[in-house]
This record gives sequence, C-alpha cells and structure tokens, in this order.
Amino acid sequence: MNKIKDLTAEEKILNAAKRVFENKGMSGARMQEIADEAKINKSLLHYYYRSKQLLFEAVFKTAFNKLAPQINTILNSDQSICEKIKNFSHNYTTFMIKHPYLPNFILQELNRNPEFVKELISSKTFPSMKNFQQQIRDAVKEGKIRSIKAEQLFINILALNIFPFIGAPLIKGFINASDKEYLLLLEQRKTEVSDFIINSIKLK
Amino acid sequence: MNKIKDLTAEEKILNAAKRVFENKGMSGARMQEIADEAKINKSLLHYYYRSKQLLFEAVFKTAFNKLAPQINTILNSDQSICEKIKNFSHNYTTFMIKHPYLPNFILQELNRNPEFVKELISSKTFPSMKNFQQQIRDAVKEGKIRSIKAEQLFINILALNIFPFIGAPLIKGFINASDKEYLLLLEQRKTEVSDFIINSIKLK
DNA sequence: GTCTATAGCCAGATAGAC
DNA sequence: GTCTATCTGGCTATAGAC
Repeated sequence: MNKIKDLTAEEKILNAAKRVFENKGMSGARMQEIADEAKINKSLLHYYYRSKQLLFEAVFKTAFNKLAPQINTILNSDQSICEKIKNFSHNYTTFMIKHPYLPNFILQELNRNPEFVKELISSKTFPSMKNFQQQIRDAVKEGKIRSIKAEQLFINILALNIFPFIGAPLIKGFINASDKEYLLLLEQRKTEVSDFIINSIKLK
Repeated sequence: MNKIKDLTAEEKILNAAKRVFENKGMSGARMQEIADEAKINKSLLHYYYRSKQLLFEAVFKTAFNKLAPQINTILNSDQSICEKIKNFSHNYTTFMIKHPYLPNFILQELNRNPEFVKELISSKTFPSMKNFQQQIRDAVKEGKIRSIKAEQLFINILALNIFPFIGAPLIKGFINASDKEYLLLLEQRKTEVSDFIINSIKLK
C-alpha cells in the first residue's frame, strides 16, 4: 500500500496543478505556485509537461472527463426518467461536495474557450439527444409526465444540480449562511433536487 | 442628443473595460487590450483609474449592482410568491439575454475572492432572509404550496434562471444546439422557468 | 531526474514633453 | 488631458551542471 509521499513527481505535479488551476484559472495560476504546492523544483514542471499550456490541458481534460460521463447518463442510459433524475442528483451532489471547485473551473474555461467543447465531447461516446427526447415524448404520451421539452428538462436538471456549487459565494451572501450551514443545505439537496423536479413534471 | 462618439474618455474606458474583463476575467485581461477596445492611449487608463485593480473594481461593482437588486426582489418585495417567481424569471432572463457574460463574470470573481461578497451585500439594503422565510411558511400553512424550505426554493429559483447563461457552452455541446437555437430556448425560458417552479410547489 | 542560474519577454505603471 | 518613451518586476521557459 502506497503512502501519499510515495507519489511520483509527475503525479505530485498533476495534483498540485489541479488545486492551483481550479482556484486561479489558467491565466491566474503561476508555475511557481504549482511547484511550491507540489513541493518540487519549478523546472521539473517543464521537464514533465513542457509548458504551462500542456500542463493545463492535462488537468482540464482529466477534470472534464470526470464530469461528462455523469451528465451523459441522463441522456443515454436505460434507466426510467424518475431513476435518472434521482440517481443523477444524488450521485452528482455527493461527488461535487468532495470536489466543489470542479464545476466552476470547467465552466470558467469553457466560457473563455467555447469551441473547446466540440473537441472534448465528440471524442467521447457521442451524446445524442435523440434517446432522451424519445423517452420524454413517450412518457408524455403515456400520461406519466406533463408536457415538457426534453431540452428544457435537461437544462433544469443540470441547473439545479450544478449551480449550487458555482453560485455558492453568492447564495451564502444572500441567505447569510456559514460554510457549515451551507454544506448542510447541499447535503439535503441530494434528495431535495429530485423531489423538486419530479413534483414539477409528474401528473397527479 | 449625444452620439456614441461623444462619450468622455472615462466612459469609453469603463465600457471597454467591461467588455474585456467580462470576457477574460481580471487576470486574463490586458490593459493594452482595454485601451485598444476604447480606442485611447494606454496611459490614460492609469490617468483615470490609477491601476488595473481599481479599474477592475469599478467594473465589478457596477456589474454586481445591476444583479443584486433584481435578486433582492425575491427576498424583499410585497409581491405574492407566484408573482415573484414569474416576474423575476421573466425580467432576469430578458436582462441576461442582453448581457450574457455578466453572470459568469460575477460568479467567477466571487469564487476567486469569496469574502468580497460581504462587503458588497452589506453595503446595500441588507437582504434579510426573514421576510421570505415567513412568506413561505405562511403559504405552506395556508395550503397554497407544498412544504419546502425557503432557502432551497431560493437556490432553485436562482439556479434555474442563472445557470443557462453560465453553462451555455456546456449545454450547447450536449444538446448540440447552434447559437440561434440556444437563444430560442432561452427565450422560451422566460415563461418556462416559472411554470416549472410553480408546478413543483403548488398543491393541486 | 533534479537542481541553479539566467535568458527573454511581456505587462503594469510612471516620467515628462506637449 | 493626451501622447511617447521607458522603467521595473514578474513570469515562462531553457541552458547546463551535477
């Protein structure tokens, strides 16, 4: 069993770079700070990753590839609508409580560089909207849920799950919650969010 | 009546700085780029605003002060819950379609500098959660809406309205929408969002 | 692989003429 | 108020010893 100290230099760099880039973004991050964080010499960063840009891309792609497959289960998996909503909300919130800076980091850099998305998404299993659209249409027709566009429902699911992490400082300010109180609200959202969505779309 | 060209140098700088900072963020922005955008000499930036930091703060506070009062109407205004949800969703989405980079800019910088919030919010009319909490409790007691915590409802309202702008590149990638198609979805959200929320909380 | 030293560049800020 | 020229510091990246 490995201790933390037994990580290779390359791994230490990647972990440190992750922390710094997530906090400061590409342009705000400093190679020296990453080196300090990793407790290694600055020139080793270049030895292993050649340039800041390449190190950044390694970090970004790793981060994005943790997020995208989770979202993709909404679009392409054989769960029922209700299961998708419940499972995604629970799993995503659980995961993000452990990595709260991840959504902000990814969306920040995607907004700076929007054409990046295509490259990232098209390289993976192509997330077609078709299956999900059909699933929603069928459920509407069968009278299981009220009429709603698949795209709008999809946006709503993402919004309710992702925003609480990106908007944390703003929300905390308005509701005047401490970090601890806010964490409790997030914990409750593991079930709160799916209840909210299902209540909105189900026919009674 | 003034033409655009009749703006003072100070105004031209502020407008240009707004555009550049919103796109690049504090650390990514360049004073030279702001000067070019404003079509003035770079040293005038320092003449009017002393430093990049002060120019940034001027831009940021202006932006934040456009956003905060809108949010505050949810917490403190004498509208009914239903009116609040409908009006806020419609007004906010309409406004943000005209300023799509604003939410990302503000949340980005708040995440980098979370203690900034206190300073910004406490200087305005103090947005107490109390009124809104009471309003929700009353509505629940009167059987108008199902049981829900005011904080969670507040987060949901913000999430559904704000996220579509911050998450645009990500969403566009997943649902494979062009800019034009996405704009249409946003237009629909002016009423879609409030329907979604009200459907979730109203008792039938 | 890991270090020190430094090249080379670029950005923010200022001096000073007009 | 507006310009040109320049200082100064900090940052990425590399050269080269070990």
